[in-house]
This record gives sequence, C-alpha cells and structure tokens, in this order.
Amino acid sequence: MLYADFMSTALPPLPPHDERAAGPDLLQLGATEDEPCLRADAARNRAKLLDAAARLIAEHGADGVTMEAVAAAAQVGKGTVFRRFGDRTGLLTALLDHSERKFQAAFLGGPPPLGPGAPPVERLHAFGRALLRRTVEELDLQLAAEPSPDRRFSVPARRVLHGHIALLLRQAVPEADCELLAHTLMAQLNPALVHHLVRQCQMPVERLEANWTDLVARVTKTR
Amino acid sequence: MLYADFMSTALPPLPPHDERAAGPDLLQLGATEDEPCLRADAARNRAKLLDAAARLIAEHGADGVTMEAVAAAAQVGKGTVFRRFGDRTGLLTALLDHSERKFQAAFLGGPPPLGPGAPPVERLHAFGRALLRRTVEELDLQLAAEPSPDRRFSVPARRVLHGHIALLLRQAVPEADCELLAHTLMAQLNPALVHHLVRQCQMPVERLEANWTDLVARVTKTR
DNA sequence: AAATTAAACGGACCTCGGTCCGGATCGTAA
DNA sequence: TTACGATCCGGACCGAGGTCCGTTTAATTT
Repeated sequence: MLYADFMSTALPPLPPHDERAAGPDLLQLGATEDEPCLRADAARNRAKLLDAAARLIAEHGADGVTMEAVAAAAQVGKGTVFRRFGDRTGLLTALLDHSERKFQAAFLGGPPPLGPGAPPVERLHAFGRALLRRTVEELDLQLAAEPSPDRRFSVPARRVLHGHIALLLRQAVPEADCELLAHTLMAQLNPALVHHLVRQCQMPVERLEANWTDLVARVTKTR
Repeated sequence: MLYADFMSTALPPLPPHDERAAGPDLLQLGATEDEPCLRADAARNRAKLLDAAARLIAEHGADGVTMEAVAAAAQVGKGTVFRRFGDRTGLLTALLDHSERKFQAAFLGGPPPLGPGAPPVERLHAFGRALLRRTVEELDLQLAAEPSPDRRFSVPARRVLHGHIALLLRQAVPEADCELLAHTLMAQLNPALVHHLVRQCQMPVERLEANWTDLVARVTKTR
C-alpha cells in the first residue's frame, strides 16, 4: 500500500482555497515549489506576500504579522492576501510549507533510519527526534500557525504525519489500535506542549526526546 | 504529600484577573460556590452575566456567545464583562467551573475507583473513562473555551488534572518520567481530538475508552 | 450622617481578521 | 490586433474582542 489512503477518512469538505486545496488528495508533494496554475500577477503577488511575511516575522516576531501589515509590506491590497491564503492560518502555514516538504521527503524517501529501510521501531525513534527538533526550531511560527480546534486534526500536513506514524505502528504492533496510538504519539510533539515544557518549564529538549523514546518503546512492546 | 505542589513549577505569572487568580495556589476547591470578596454589585452582575451566557449558549450555541451579546443580555456594560472574566476564554471557563469542581471532588475525595482507595492503575482507568465522558458531554463549550496555545497548559484546571494523573502514575511506575507521561495521557482527552474523532470521524466513544484502557496498561507496565 | 476611597461601571474607541464588489488585468480565441 | 471572459485586485466595510478612562457606587472611617 502507498500513502493514498491517509486522506481517505470521510470529512466535511473544506471550502476550496488556493492553498491547502490538495486536489485528489495524495500527498501534497507533487510540485516541488510552484503552485498549480496561477495567473502571472497572482503568482508574483504570492511571492511578494510570502517574502513580506517572512521579513515581518523576522523583525517583529509572529505577532507582528498582521494581515494588513503583510499586505502593506508587499504593496498589495488586503483582499489579495485573503484571496491567496484564505486566512491568517493559511498564510502562516504557507510559510512553513518549505520545511514541511523537506521533512516529508526525508521520512518518505530519505536515507534510513528516518526513511525506508530501517525497521519500523527504529524509524519511529528517528521520526520523533527529527520532528521534535524541527518543532523547536520554528516554534514561534508553529504556535502562531495553529489552526482552530475543529480543523486542527484535518490539516493535510498533520494527516500526513499522523498517517506515517500509524503506518509504522501497524508494522510494529498490528494488534493495537494504531490509528489512535498515532494520535497519542503525535501529541508528544504538539507545538503548544513543547512550548510549555521547553520555554515555560525550562525543560531540556533531551528530556522530551528521552520521553519519546521511552514512550515508543512502551507502546510498541507486544504483550 | 498533598496537592499543594501541583502548581509549584515556576511560570511567568499571569496578570491577576478576578477569575483564575487562585490566590496561594492550592486547589481551586476552597469556596464551593461563592467568590472571594466581591462587592455586592459586582457579585450580582457576575451572576447575571453567567446566567445570560448560559442562556445564550443554549439558544445560539457557543458561537452565539458574543461578549457584547452577553453584556446586553445581562443588561450590563461590555467593560464589566471583561473586568469580571478577563477575556472570552475566562467567561467560558467560568461556565465550566461547576462541572469542573464536581469532577475534582469526585477524584479527590469521592468513592473508589475514581476516588482514593482503589489501586492507582484502577483509578487511572476510571479517571479516563469519567473525564472522557464529561468532555464529550460538554464538548462544544470545551472547544470554545480553549485557551491560547501559550496558556493552554498553565490553566489551573488543567494543571490539577495533570497533577493528579502524574501522582497516580508515580505510584504505579515510579521509574518512569511520570510528569511527561501524564501529558501523554491527558492528550488522549483533549477536546479538540475528541471532537475530531467522535464528531468528524464518527468514531464511537467506546473505542476511545478502549484505547485509554489499552494505553494506561501499556504505559504502566513495568519492564 | 458625612466624608473618603477603593472598586466597579459603562460605553466610546481601537485593532485586527475577514468579507464584498466594482473595476482593472491577464490569458485566449478569433 | 482586438475582443472577451475569467481571474484577480484593492480598499471600503463589518463584526467581535479588548482597552481606556471619566463617572458612579458600595463599603469604611470619622
């Protein structure tokens, strides 16, 4: 089987924005960088907007990224921002897209132990370490880009990660409810939690990694 | 040890609103129903506001609970609402307070297996079932009351639940990182996740309960 | 009872996310 | 090259959360 069924669960269809549309719902890994078929001006503005947003975030942090400010910085109307990215979350998500794709490529086709080739439990360990590190790296953006509660688990990127974990779990502990166990593991990497533990509680990342390792071990232990 | 150290971890102090102030940070279980020392008019308005909010929520769902609407329905100025509850989340949280206290009382001092007297693992099982059921019951409100990412894990109610799980875990698996494991278990009961699984994926609650049971078993198994 | 003061009140005001629609622009077909 | 339709643009507009501050009112002191 391939990754075609990650998205198969029936869900209330989201309104078709330009971003996150995802077409026939395979991976979002098709085009490496360019979007489907944007009109020239649209594409130009999109680039300008992403650029402006990145600049703003670098200067004033994630909170400084006002939709109006982004529009102004990109010398573009406010409506254009929303037309292109749907909402604030969409814009911020788009900013994360690059690293997202890189990460997906790494665990889908990269070298072991993250990529295929290593035994599933090994891959799980590597996956947690890698994703945890990435989350910490771009924590502010991740926090700011958090979708509203009722979309949070339906976002394509999230489903891909979840699906991947579930797949590995199925190989390691077929008798378990891997679908749900995957959610359990994902929760460990939740940006809000990481923020709380690392920033607010000053917990070293190593402890989170250790806990991931331990949890994977406990969960994949067949009884 | 008692529950006095659940709140002991150093955290950036939240601005002192009337609600969630929590004073010297024991449990929020002190006064059963009345607030510290509100002026007569303030107390009256508080009651009117909560009443109005509950009415609005019953009529128009959680989305219909506009701060302005609540103020109007309570025949009170908008500023009063914010003075009393800090922000929207505060108001919604206050609405949940009653069942929260009931639940706390149940696992802190109620009959086993939820309350003290049963072996820790038993109590964990009961805890999950009970909290899961409560979450499903008031799901809409729970979703609407979700705090912003950087407060989510610092909210008193949440810390109490987390602390309780951690305590039980410490009794069952002293060698584990119970602090973090408690977060893992809590994640299972996250309203957003429950919403996703039960509402959007139509998953029966029994499956969530089964998964909780299974997870507790896996996690508390000493190696 | 009058004075005093800390607390509460209320609503004008601000910001920001999100919508809308008349007008400008791009790609295409003739 | 021109004409046409689909797409896009832009900024006025709206609603809701949150702030501010002059005014009112409840408790306390004299």
